[in-house]
Amino acid sequence: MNGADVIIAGWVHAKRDLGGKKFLLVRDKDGIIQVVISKEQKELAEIFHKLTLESTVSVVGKVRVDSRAPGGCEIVPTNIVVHSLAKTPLPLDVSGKVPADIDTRFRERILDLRRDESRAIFKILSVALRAIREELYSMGFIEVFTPKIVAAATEGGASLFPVAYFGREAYLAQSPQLYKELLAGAFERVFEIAPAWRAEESDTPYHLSEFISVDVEMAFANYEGAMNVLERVVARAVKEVKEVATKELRVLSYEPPELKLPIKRVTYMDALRILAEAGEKVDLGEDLSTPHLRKLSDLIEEDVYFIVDWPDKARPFYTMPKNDGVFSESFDFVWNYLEIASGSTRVHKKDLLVKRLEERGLNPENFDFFLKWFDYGMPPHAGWGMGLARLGLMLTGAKNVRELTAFPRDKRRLVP
RNA sequence: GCCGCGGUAGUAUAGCCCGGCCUAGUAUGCGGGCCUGUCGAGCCCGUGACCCGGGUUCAAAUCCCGGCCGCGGCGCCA
Repeated sequence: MNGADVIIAGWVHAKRDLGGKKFLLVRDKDGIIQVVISKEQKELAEIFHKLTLESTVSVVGKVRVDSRAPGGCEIVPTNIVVHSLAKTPLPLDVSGKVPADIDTRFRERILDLRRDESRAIFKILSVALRAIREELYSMGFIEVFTPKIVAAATEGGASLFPVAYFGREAYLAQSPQLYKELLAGAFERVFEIAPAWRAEESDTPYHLSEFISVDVEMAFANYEGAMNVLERVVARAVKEVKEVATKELRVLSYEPPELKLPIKRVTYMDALRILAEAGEKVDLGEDLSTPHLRKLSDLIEEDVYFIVDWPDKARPFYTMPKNDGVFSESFDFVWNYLEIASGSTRVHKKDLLVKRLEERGLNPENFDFFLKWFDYGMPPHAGWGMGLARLGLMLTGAKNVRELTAFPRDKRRLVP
């Protein structure tokens, strides 16, 4: 290595001028290397002088092993090419010496993304994404894509973003739900990793108008099978991140929770009982609020758990009810107090789907594109959907899903 | 949308409670100077800010009212 000819390219991370020696710290995706310019190198000293932080450069030179250099080696340059001179002062300190508010950071997002912590977060997310795909492939799933422009706002619930579609009413898809079910009716095991949109008022660190949803749907399975797949996928993601992204986890001073399979299943009724014993009343059939979940996670002393068998009335029409008529074959996957994924056995009988649509005040005719195929051999099936950024919170220790989103879209942010 | 907290140089903060001693302090950045090895280099000099509008007062960064913006909690949310 010592004496090797190299060309490095990157960003000016820092400059130190000690008079006789000038030190240029150049950062690329893998780290920071020191370039040393001595007094005699007049032309390079001149270039050094006019370089500003975050300018892009290529440095041609030789490697020199030197214990005085950070990391034990440095580059003695023969030439420095300036690709782009950055304006000063920077609107955000990339080196991390001076912190920035989260609002400033998203306004200056590209500079923010050059920070160590930001790069670590996206590296971890990418490692997780690959692990998720590989685990699903290994279980016989194929990756599919469903339409993101959809016809009807007929499902109720979350609000949709309208789009102008050749003079017709159309919307951005809030979920691939119905289409992934249909695809499971052809391919058995499908998954999709794609954006979804919700025009909600939600103003929290866990909601975005545009988010990446990891969706799985599998034929000839019920919610138990879906949970088994989910916990394997999440465990694989955690394992890969711990093994592959050690440097990044160190940058973030974070260790993801250990997952021991099978992950604990707590029924909705048990959750209510546990909360009641702690003096927290929840009416039967109610969804659990964030404060309730915070309390519950403290009480059951598990980082990660499933809440299963939710009241049917708290779940959408395609969810399979239990025979008791009160509960359903459904689950939420929870990390601390945050719902990361949810899923269920789906109804595969057309008459029951029609009945459930009507009970919810929805018009079955609007669902013909979906219901029609239940006349032609729809298999029993189950699946789940997971918020990728929410999983990312668990993997990185970040406090806001925006941290896991390069350019987050929320109620107020439409740029950058 | 509700509740709480906040808005001071490019960035991040101190000052506000208890108005005058603020000609607004500090860090970082930026400009200049010194220094042959720094490692968040150091030292010296300089640069740059009180969100907007109204009010109270002899006097407002500081107190009051309204607005705008932000953060957190909640709500909403297949």
